[in-house]
Amino acid sequence: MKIEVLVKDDNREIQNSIISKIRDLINLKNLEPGEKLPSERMLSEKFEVSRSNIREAIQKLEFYGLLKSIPQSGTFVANIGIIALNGMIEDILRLKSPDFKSLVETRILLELKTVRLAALRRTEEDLKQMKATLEAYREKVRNGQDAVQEDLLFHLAIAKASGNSTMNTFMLKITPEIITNFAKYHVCDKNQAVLGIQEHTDIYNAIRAQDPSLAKQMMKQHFKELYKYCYSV
Amino acid sequence: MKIEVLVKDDNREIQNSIISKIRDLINLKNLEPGEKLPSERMLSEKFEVSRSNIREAIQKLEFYGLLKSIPQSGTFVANIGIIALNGMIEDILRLKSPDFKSLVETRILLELKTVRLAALRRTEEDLKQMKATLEAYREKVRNGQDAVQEDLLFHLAIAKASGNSTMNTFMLKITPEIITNFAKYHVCDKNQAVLGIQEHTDIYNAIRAQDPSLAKQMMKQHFKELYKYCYSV
DNA sequence: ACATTTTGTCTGGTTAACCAATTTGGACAC
DNA sequence: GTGTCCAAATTGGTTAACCAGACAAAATGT
Repeated sequence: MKIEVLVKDDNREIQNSIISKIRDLINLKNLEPGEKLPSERMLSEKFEVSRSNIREAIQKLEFYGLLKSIPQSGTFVANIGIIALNGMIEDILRLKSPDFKSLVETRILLELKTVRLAALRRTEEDLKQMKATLEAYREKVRNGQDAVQEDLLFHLAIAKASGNSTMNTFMLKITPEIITNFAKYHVCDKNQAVLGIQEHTDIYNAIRAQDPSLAKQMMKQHFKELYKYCYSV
Repeated sequence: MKIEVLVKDDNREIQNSIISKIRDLINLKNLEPGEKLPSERMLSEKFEVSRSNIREAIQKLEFYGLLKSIPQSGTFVANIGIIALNGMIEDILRLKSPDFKSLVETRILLELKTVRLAALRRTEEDLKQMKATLEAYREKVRNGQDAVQEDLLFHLAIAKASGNSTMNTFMLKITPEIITNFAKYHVCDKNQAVLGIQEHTDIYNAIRAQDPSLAKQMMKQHFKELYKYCYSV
């Protein structure tokens, strides 16, 4: 356990120092947006680190949309201006890894929106998939089995039906961490599971009936316990 | 331009096929959560692709919390259960790249929340940073210069002050794409910039006064035009 | 029989060499 | 002077070989 953390932190430190150096380089050389960064080889030599490390750092900055790597051509600075670039890199360097509370808080926010959008935009195909996950959930609970996974898949189906790919991506990103933490802190119990069947069904029916505000209300009800838990920690 | 798209699609296709194969492998071998995946070398040999491709695919699944690579040990299946795993991989494979509308929609949702949280939780340090970005914005607009970057940095400062690292990460992720698209579609003009000074100041004051609902209201006002634009496309 | 050390075989991480595609710069024909 | 074309240099991507650390089983000493 200790080792894992150490290694991660090490990587993070190296990466962050490389990112800082890249930022300094851009500032020093006054690289305008769209201009080409020195080649990966050049950078690895200049910073005295391996090219893999350079690539990792570039990939991270590419993830946040600050750089753009094009094969057989070079790595380019995004077209967002030098000031925004500096500000964002600063933020990225200082970014903390998310805590449980922030995850739950964000999940609730996202889901109250996706359920509303799903009610407005769901297709017949979406309904079919949601119904399938709902049935799977019901079956598991009826047999007294743990149904956290099915619960989760139902919520992901809603995110998909919302038709908003950004929110869908975000939900996919935070869901496993939520699950893991739920299991760790024993948030769910049997009572909630049985109660969950009715709540899920209510949400599903509201989405099918294309009633966004009812859907949102049902989701809010569904989150009632979680909400209290989140704000009591 | 054409080449860039092609390359990206190629990579995506290879990656997705590898992810599918990994999923099949997990299902076929009935790998329980926490169990070890075959080594990267083994996988690259079995699937007849390079180890780099395997690593990329693993990194993607690691990003979504489905796998966990530990140095000098192996790659492990996350502890979320086989059903959730299959469902999530399915979703990841079918995930579309986000469109502009979904970005704006998500941004508005996030910011209406972060501004509220910022009003509740902001520290003096947060206020200082927000004031700095606000001044920079005001100065640029006063000189008739383009101030999109400063605008953005003010909003990022709010996200930071919200104290929610998950939302902060998400804001960082979507902001550059928003900016790029704004520039492309010429969403902002001079009038909005001048109007923006007052609106930003109002938001800042509400956060300083720790008035969450006023802060949210001011942000809503700030997004009025954007909102209309978003839902008219 | 037990505890300790050794040793052999994993792992993911790192590196350097190689590849195909692209860009570039100048030689050369007009 | 101008346009065209080809070879050389440069690019990010790919590969294969190597590394230090982790782990487990076997060997060894008590």
